[in-house]
Amino acid sequence: MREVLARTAFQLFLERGFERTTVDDIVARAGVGRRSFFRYFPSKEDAVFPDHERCLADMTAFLAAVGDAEPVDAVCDAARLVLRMYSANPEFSVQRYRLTREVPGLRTYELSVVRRYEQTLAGYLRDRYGESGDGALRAEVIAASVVAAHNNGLRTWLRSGGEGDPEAAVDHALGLVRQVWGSAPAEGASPVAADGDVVVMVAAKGAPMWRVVQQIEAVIGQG
Amino acid sequence: MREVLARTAFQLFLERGFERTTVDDIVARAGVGRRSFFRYFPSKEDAVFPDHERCLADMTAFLAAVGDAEPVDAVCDAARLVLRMYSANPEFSVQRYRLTREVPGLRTYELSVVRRYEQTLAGYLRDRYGESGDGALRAEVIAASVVAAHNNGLRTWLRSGGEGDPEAAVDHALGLVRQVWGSAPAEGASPVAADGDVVVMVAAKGAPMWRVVQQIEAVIGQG
DNA sequence: CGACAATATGGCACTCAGTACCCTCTGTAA
DNA sequence: TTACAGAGGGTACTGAGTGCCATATTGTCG
Repeated sequence: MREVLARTAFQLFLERGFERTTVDDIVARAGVGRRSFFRYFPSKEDAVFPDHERCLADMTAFLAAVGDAEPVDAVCDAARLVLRMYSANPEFSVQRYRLTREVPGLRTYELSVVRRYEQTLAGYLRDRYGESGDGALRAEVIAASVVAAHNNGLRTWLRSGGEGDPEAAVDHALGLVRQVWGSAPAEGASPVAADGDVVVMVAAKGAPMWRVVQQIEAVIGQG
Repeated sequence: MREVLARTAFQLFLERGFERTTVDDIVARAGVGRRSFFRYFPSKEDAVFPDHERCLADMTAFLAAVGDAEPVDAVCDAARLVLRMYSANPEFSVQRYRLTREVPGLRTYELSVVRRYEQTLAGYLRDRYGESGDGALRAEVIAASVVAAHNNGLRTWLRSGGEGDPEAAVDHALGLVRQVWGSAPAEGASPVAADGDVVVMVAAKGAPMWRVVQQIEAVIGQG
C-alpha cells in the first residue's frame, strides 16, 4: 500500500509536476482515502524519498558493526551504502534527480535528508576521535567532506542519465578525501612503501603531529 | 517596516514559540495587514533570518572583488563575513540559535541558507580551479569543509551564550581546513620559510602533483 | 493648487498541506 | 453470535501562502 502510494505519487509528479499535483490527486488515482496518504508519509515530499529512512538505519547499523577499521575508510564505506541505494534503481533515481533539481521544495527536503546522513557520519567519527581537542571539529569537517565527495560522484552519474559505473565516480571522489585526510592510498601508487623506495615526505612547517604520524603510518604500512 | 515586522515576529516566537505563533498574531501586534507580511517575507521562516540575503550578496561581491589571493584563503575570508554578521548582534544570534535548534522547520530553512553559502563558495573555487579534471570535485569538497569548519566554530561560540571571541573559534576551525588543503600556515609556525630554514615536506608516495606544488608554494611563499 | 501616476498597503477570497476526531469495515477469537 | 483490534475512510478544522482588487500615500507635473 505504501509502495502503491509512492509509485502513484511519483508518476503524477512526473506527469504534472510536483507542485501542480495535490495529495487529493494522488489518493484519487490510487483509490484510497486522503487520510491514508498521511498515515504512510508525513508529508508530500516524503513520498518522493520513500527509502531514505531505511538507508539511514542501514548506515547506522553498518557503523555500529564496523570494528576498529580506519575511521575515514569506515565513513567512506558507509557513504557507499547510499550510492548503492541509488544505483539499485537507476531509472527511478535519474528521474527523481531531475525532478528534485526543478522543485525548490524537494531540494530543501533532500538537504535535510543529506544532513541526517552527515550527522550520522559525524557522530561516528566523534566517537572514534574523542571529544577532546579538535575531535569534534575533525569529525564534522571530514563528514562534510565525505558527503560532498559522495554527492559529487553520485550527481556525476545521475547527470549522465545513469550510464556507466556509479561506483567508479564515487570511489574516485572519495579517494580525494581519503588521500587528503591521511587514510589514503593515492591513486596509481602502492599503498605502502616497498623496501628500497625513496619516500620523500612533504609537510608544511608546524603541521600537527597527528597528521605527520598518520601520513608516515599510511606509507610504511603501520596504520 | 520590514525591520518592525522582523522584530515583532521574533519577539512573539520567543514568547509563544515559532509554531504556536501565526502570521495573524504577528501582523496584529505590528499593526499592519496580513498581506504586508508576505510582501516583505516570502515565508514565516524568512522573518527569523532577515539578514542572510544581504550577507549572501556581500559574500558574492567579496569573492568577485578578491584578486589572485590563494583560493582557500579567499573562501575562508568569505566565510568570516557570515561570522561577522552573527557576532554583530550577539544577543539576537544566541536567541535565534536556541530557537532554531528547537524548531525543525527552522532547522530545515537554515540548511537551505547554508547551502546557498556553500554553493557560492564552491562556484568561486570552481572558477579558480577550472572545470577540467577534479576541479569541480575539489571545489565542492573544500567548500563543504570550509562551511563545516565555520559552523563548528560559530556554534561553539553560540552555545557558550555569546561569550568570548567568536573570531578565535572560527579562525582555529578554519585553520584546520587551510592546513589540510595546503594553503596553511600551521598554527605557531611562520607562514613562509626563512632563508636557511630546514623544511621537510612530507607527502604520500604518488600524491598528485598539484598538491605537492601547492604545499611547496605555501611554505616557500611563491603561492 | 489640483490632476495624476506610481508605489505601498489593506482586505478578501481561495487553494492546499497537514491534523484531530470519529466512523466503518474486515478478520479473528471466544 | 458478540467482543475486539487494526486498517482504512470521511469530515471539519487550522494556518500558510497567493491572486486580485480597492485604497491610501507620495511625488511630480501642469
